[in-house]
Amino acid sequence: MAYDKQLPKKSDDMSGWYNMLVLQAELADYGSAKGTMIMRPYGYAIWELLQKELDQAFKAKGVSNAYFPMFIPESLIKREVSHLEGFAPELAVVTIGGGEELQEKLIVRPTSETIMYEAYSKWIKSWRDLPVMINQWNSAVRWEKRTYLFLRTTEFLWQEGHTAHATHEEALDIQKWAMNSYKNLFLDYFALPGYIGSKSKTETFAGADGTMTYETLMPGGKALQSATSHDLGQNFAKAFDVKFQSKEGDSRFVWQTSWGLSTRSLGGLIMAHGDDKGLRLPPKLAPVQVIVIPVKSDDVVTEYGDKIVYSLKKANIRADFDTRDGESLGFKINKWEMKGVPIRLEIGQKEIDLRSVKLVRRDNNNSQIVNLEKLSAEIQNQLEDIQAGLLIRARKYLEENTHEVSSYTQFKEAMLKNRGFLIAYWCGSAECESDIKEQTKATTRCQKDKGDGLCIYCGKPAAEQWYFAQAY
RNA sequence: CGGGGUGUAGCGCAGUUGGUAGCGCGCAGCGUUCGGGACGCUGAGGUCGUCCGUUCAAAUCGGAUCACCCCGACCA
Repeated sequence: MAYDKQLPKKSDDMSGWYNMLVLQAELADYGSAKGTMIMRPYGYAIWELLQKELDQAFKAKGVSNAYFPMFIPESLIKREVSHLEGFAPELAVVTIGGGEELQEKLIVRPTSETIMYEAYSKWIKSWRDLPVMINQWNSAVRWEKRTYLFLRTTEFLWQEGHTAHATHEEALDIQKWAMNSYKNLFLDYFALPGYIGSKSKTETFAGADGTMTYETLMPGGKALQSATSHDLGQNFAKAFDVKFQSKEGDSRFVWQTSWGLSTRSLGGLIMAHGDDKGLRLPPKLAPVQVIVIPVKSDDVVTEYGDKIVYSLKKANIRADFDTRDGESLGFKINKWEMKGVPIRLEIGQKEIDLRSVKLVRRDNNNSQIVNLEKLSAEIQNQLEDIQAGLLIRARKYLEENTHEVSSYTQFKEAMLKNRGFLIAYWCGSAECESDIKEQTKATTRCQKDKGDGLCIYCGKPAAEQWYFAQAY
């Protein structure tokens, strides 16, 4: 294993820190094709933990999993015009199959609305068929010009949920429910607070009437769009002829939603909680919650460690024992600190004599001697405390870096300095929005409140407050 | 797509006026160590990104090409 290089300091060189950390902590590696990413077992295990949680929430709501093909005939994706226009620049297109030029090009899905709703139109006949609520765990491909491990890769993993309903109200409920599921996941598992609200027209998903977003704040003061939930209205229903016969007997288009969360969220997790020593994983998403490290490798210590790991696993704690030889204590400690394991237990002769372990927390480096009898219970407590502490810290950061501004001068200054989220009135015009973006790199992230004020840019009356930030 | 950079061992790099490839880390074996990135000895590992050219001779000079990384514009 290559832990030979010192990580750059997070505060000195965020992107150097981030890239090296992802590689050295063995979360991911670069794929052979440009912009692609290999998720290594340690990184994938985090994804699996979050996946399990989200999947349960979906199923509890009555959403079923299914799988749709990755190839979309070109004619299909062309049916919804604004959808096509939004995605056209970043499509991967297959033109040759089996050595022959294809009659019709195939698009590698950038998202699955079109291929799914073509099927929905066949399946949905009656109001009795509704709602249809299907999710899929898959990958999608978007040919981004500039990629970044986890945050923006050519192919990324995600889930995409797609529902069809008899009424708009029902669809809107699901759109909100999905966003709420993401919120719960981010708060309880990621320990990442964020702002939820509607996107502006220019930031709305291509083909949707409305988009809700979960916006988190990364170190360096940039916002990360972490999950989205769309109100598709009847746009796709009309393009794909998804109709049902109502109780009253007339023919109606369905109302649809789609919502997704991608591996990008892991990028946010890494960046938000990590420190100069490496990752700091929230316990609920840590593949290894407790690492047992022998101070010295001999048979007595090994036997002692095995017993401890066994008892922790029985208590449903994800524990592991680092018995790899040839690595000194200090090396092992640094390794597991970098991998972000929330708690480490050091064991040696001292601990064996006292039937105890030395417990050290990754988040604050506090250590204590804990008796074996109390170990599982103590660890459970500490894990909960670490989980809660990370959330508190992240919330504090979010709050301290969210400011209401009342003049454009203030706005520009803030964007040059600490960035973060700025709350400001905006009149809603796309011109103001794009001017602001051009001048400050900040975009509208989501709507905050209704109110009465003046547009931060043009000074005309504005009825809404918005969150602005520079985005990843 | 614009700007910058880099291609030599798994990783990071050195290689002078051209003379046939080296260092550190990592890796393998053995031994000594072991309470915050240990040490010794031995060893494995390379068509120097690719192609064309100049030359008695090219990692080194010239040309072309490909790939990747970073920074912008675009974006989950």
